[in-house]
Amino acid sequence: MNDNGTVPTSKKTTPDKAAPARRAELLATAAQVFAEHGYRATTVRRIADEAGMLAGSLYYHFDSKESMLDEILTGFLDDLWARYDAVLTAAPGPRETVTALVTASFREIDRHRAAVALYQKESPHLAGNPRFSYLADSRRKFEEMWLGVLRRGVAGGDFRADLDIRLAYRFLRDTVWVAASWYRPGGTHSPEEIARQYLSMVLDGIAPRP
Amino acid sequence: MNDNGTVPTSKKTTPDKAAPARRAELLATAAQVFAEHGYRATTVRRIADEAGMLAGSLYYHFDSKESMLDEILTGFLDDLWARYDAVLTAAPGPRETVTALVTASFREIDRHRAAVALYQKESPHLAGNPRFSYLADSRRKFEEMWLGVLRRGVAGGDFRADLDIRLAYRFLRDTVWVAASWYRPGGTHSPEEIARQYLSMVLDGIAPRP
Amino acid sequence: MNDNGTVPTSKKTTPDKAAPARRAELLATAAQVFAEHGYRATTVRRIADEAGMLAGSLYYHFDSKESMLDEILTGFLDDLWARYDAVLTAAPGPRETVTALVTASFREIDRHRAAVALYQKESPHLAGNPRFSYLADSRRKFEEMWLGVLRRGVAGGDFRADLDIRLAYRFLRDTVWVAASWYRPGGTHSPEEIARQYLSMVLDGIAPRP
Amino acid sequence: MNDNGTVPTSKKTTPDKAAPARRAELLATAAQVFAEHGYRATTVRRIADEAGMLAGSLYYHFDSKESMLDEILTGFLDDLWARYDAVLTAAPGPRETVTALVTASFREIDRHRAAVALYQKESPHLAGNPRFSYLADSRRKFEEMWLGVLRRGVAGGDFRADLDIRLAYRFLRDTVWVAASWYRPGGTHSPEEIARQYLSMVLDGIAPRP
DNA sequence: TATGAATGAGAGTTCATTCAT
DNA sequence: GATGAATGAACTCTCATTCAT
Repeated sequence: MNDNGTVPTSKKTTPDKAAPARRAELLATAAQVFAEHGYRATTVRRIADEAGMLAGSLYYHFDSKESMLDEILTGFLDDLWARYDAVLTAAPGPRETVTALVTASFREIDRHRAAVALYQKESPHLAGNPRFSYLADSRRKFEEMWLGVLRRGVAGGDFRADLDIRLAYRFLRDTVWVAASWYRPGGTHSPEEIARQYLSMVLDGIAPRP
Repeated sequence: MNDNGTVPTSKKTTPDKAAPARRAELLATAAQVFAEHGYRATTVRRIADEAGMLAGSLYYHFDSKESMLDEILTGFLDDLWARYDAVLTAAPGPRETVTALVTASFREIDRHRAAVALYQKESPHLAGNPRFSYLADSRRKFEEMWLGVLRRGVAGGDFRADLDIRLAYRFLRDTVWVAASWYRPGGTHSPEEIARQYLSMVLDGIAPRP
Repeated sequence: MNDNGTVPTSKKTTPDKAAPARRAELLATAAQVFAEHGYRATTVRRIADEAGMLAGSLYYHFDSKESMLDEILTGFLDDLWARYDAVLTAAPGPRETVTALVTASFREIDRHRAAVALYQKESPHLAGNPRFSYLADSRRKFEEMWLGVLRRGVAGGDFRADLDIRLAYRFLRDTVWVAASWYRPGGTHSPEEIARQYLSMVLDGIAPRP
Repeated sequence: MNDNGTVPTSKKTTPDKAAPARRAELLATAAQVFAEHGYRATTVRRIADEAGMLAGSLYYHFDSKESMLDEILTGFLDDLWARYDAVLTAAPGPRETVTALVTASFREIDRHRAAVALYQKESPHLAGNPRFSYLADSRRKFEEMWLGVLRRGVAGGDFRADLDIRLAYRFLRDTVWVAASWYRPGGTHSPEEIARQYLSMVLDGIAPRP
């Protein structure tokens, strides 16, 4: 969203260059607490505690609690779409595209676990807020992407002809993202491994193939 | 004014049934609002507005906001387990059991949509609260039930031998219940129809079988 | 305050004749609860519970919580002054007057324990309320009565000449009435016995006389 | 801004002492209002008004209204028992002990008037609350202390042989402490003067000695 | 950069009171 | 006489936010 700090003369109240490391740290802390307790239930004081400072001090770094949430979500979505776009640009066949997208998604869950969980939980409530209109935009883009892949897959015989496309879309979408609620980075399964297993279930089912 | 039920056409033969009806109405309203905005973000005033009364009036019927949540969740879980237990008592083969459980689940989503959505969203935060310890109990029972069915299915050849049981359990669990977030009763698909489609994807995959 | 029901045609909402027994019962209950928990801390519902009815039902008998308090206090004060006036009319010597007044007071504590405790605790807060102006009146009358007796006693040599009259008045007043906070009717000491012991301490001191 | 106490004339050498001072101020204010209107009847807004701040601001300094009450009472009792213990350690004869204890009590009324009045009024209601169990403890210790002194006094001939010890204890206890309800610091009588007069009445009675 | 103290807008809850039945 | 349901004002407490230092 910001094409890198090439304009050092800008004089924003909120320093975007002064201590980016501290900002990132604080955002990571905030994301974790938000994810664990929910955005509303999380007090700004709790975040500050976790960061070893007082509540008021956070306002030197951020305009508001909402702007923290905003930054966390945009950070995640920018990253996610960069990966998705790379996959779509390569444009392999439908089955390979699904595989690549699901794998990319699990990698994002691995990198941005808290943000993903947060996104899952808060996204619906935030829909009406103009500041978060990009969430609806992303959702739309996401839906188009998946519906397109599924439609092409059915047309080309990669996927079953009797598939209810919209239902299958929801099935895929939910199935992948809820994983953020139980996934813990550094566990026994790597994101790629989980992706592989999920894909095998989704593509071929849990019943044995003849 | 009514000298006991001598007039069977009277609308309220048993006046002591009137109160529970009002309670149920209010709980339904509360569940909807909770599900839409989240438990924390929902004010007791909002529920009262929706019910056409003042905030304080709710306290004639309920002890607290929390006790409303409690009643909503127990109402749903009691109902759910009655159905599950019926299925488990019948004890058909693993594939039929999965089919029956998933179908029962979608029927519950149909009957208790708000409660299910609420359960999905709030259950994790409520874990630590002793009052809601039954949530953890239910979760445990649920997990045992599914792991058992899957294990038996793999052993008997009903399910693929290479299945990661725990992963498959999570996959099934999440896949079914998140549907509550988008399902709207009275839509184009009946719960049974959705269950059928989900089961076909879960059991046989989205890729065509040879 | 009401010279007995000689006007049966009166049509008050609050029936003063209909069921005087029930009223008295309810007032006794209210007085007890008020005395135990304090007027403010006592909910109208608590009184109703104790009386075996619902909160709203009390309003058939009384206009308000405050009017219950009012009736309790006037009932006590009317009774008290009837006794005091009898003593003052007899007008014996100062030492005998003190004896008679203190004995009468302990008898009132015995008969109206709850009302006395209530009076002790709430009287100061009620001072500003016009409805309870009779409390200040009573207090004034009370003070004059005691100061008069003490003054006469000092002048006549019945009491010590070096007595600080105002201090002695407060000493006597408080000493007697706080007993309501621990006195329980039906205990080992009769009111007369307690009065006798108190008088012996007050008049002659706890140190032995030569 | 102040590089440690190099400037002894600075008004706040130890900035960490500033906060306790504010707390003490606020507690004094709260105690006064509590004493005047009663704990229950006192709103937190009233205290805040009196302190020149908003109700919510009090919660920066205190956890709850109850914790203010708690601090006020413990502050008083700690102080009181320090004095009493000093008297008991010196352990003079019974008559001198009574004199010392009563004098100490009046001094405490002088220093903690509001707290004493509060203690008198609220102590009974607080008995059941575990947080205030120290009130019952103090009461017990207090009773033992007085009963002991009186018993020794009677045994040694310092007090009348016909004294009902328990009754005399209550008499002394109440007599002294109710004074808090009318005592105003800075009046015509010093605490020591009031103590002297009270003692003369209690020890030798109001009737003249032969 | 961070603190300490305060603000002000609500939140959940309580309770005396009303009133149709 | 009493009930059940509701009102509405007030209460304690929470929390995002501000700002002088």
